Amino acid sequence: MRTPASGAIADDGDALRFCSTCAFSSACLSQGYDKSALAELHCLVEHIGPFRPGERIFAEGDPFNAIAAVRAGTVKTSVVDADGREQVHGFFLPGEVIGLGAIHAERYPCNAVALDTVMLCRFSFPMMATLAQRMPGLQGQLFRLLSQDIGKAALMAGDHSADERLAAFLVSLSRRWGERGFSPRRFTLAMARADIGNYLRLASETVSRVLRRLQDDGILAVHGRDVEILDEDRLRALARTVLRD
Amino acid sequence: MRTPASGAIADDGDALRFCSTCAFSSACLSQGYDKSALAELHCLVEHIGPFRPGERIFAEGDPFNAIAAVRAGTVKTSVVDADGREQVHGFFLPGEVIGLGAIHAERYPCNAVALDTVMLCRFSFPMMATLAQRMPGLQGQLFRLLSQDIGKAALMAGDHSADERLAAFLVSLSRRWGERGFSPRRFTLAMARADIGNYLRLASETVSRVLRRLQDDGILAVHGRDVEILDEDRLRALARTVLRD
DNA sequence: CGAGAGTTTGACCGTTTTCAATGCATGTGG
DNA sequence: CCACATGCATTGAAAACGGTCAAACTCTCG
Repeated sequence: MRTPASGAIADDGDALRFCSTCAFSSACLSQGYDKSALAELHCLVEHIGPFRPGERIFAEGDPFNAIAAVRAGTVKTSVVDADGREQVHGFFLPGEVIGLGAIHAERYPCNAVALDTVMLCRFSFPMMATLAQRMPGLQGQLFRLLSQDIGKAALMAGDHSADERLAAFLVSLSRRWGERGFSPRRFTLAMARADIGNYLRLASETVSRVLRRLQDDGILAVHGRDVEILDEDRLRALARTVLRD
Repeated sequence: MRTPASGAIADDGDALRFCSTCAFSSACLSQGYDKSALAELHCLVEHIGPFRPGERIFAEGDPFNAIAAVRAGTVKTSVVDADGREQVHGFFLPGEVIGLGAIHAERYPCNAVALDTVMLCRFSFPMMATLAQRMPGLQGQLFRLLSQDIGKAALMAGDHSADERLAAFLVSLSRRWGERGFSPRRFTLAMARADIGNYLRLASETVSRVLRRLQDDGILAVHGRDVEILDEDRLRALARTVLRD
């Protein structure tokens, strides 16, 4: 991370590689800002973790003070409804930001748990907002991140068949892993079938069945949680109505 | 609007009454700011409309330059998928803000149409962001608005029965009209059954049937688009799992 | 090797959709 | 003023998709 004034980040081996794919990269790595502002941004980053699989990162109702970028691993966010049923809101890969929904009420609106071993970059939000007053680029980046999340939530809200939603889910994961330098062809699902189903509003049995069908059709190869995309075109074709591109 | 420097707003008869229920009220009406900043905020507000029922306000893909608060009427936002099917994203009542999802890509991600006669307060977003650099309260208000919209989208994304979703929809409208000084008991739906169904992922026929059932149970009185809530407790009970409160 | 969680598969069932027809306003032109 | 068209809402009957229940299977981990 380009010799920041603070040593807190420089001593991290893969900092630069991670940071270049992080949602804050343009803010953190920007060349254009005055040195002192950039140093301040780096100062308010705190590396936390590792969180173990199943470990809670924050809980619904916790007072909000920070957003965090996922550094490694996968985070699941969810809420629990009046009847005690879980409702999965999303999965966050390295470089993606959690906690943005908490700004409004100054409380986290959902639970966040680590699905595997998770590392985070924690940013104090009040400090970040103050800094954004002096860094127009940082303010813009925050506006964009928030705006982007509005659209993300709307994506899976649509009315589509089980096949279409699951295909869209896999295409989305494939792209996101690909953008981060991992293979978009082969990846491992960090979450259980039940979590996927819950997120997509399907029974876990339906997830199994659709996965089987896609495998029988030669579109996927599935071994437990390892997925290989064999026919990207047909998978995209299925996902088309959901992802709209 | 408290004798602003610009005459553009002062000449509007119900400005104060509207503004006090608008999402920007704390920013527009705030006492604490220095006068010049407040005057500048008022300068970048532009009153537009009226839009006629069915008239388009912005279209998906249009270059983004402004967000807008609904001043009067109801706005529907929607996208059209690859197969040409409409997908309703939301309905916006007076005081609510449209266009927030456009910041990210600098293009509107959806279509917005007037459902009845609509008036808007248009805010140039670039100018607003610049002003927010000097007005921490305005920056915070924008962050909160954006953050709030993330949660809104997640609400209707859940997996619930037709009765629960429709009940939640009605409770939500009731609250929102109530917060704006209208009756939370009786109100008129600005949108067609097909739009409600599309928004809730139900066939319009199902909307009719559920409405009928709620009426037969003495929970509602429905006459075309006029709705009267007869048993708020039971309606809320139905909506409980969706709205989680 | 056994325990237990997670996954897969099958059979059946129920809610919601689809298709189709009818009803009900509103508006227009003859 | 009436006949008719049009758009929206309602209602009924049948079909489908996905859910639920139950059992077998697989994998990992102590």
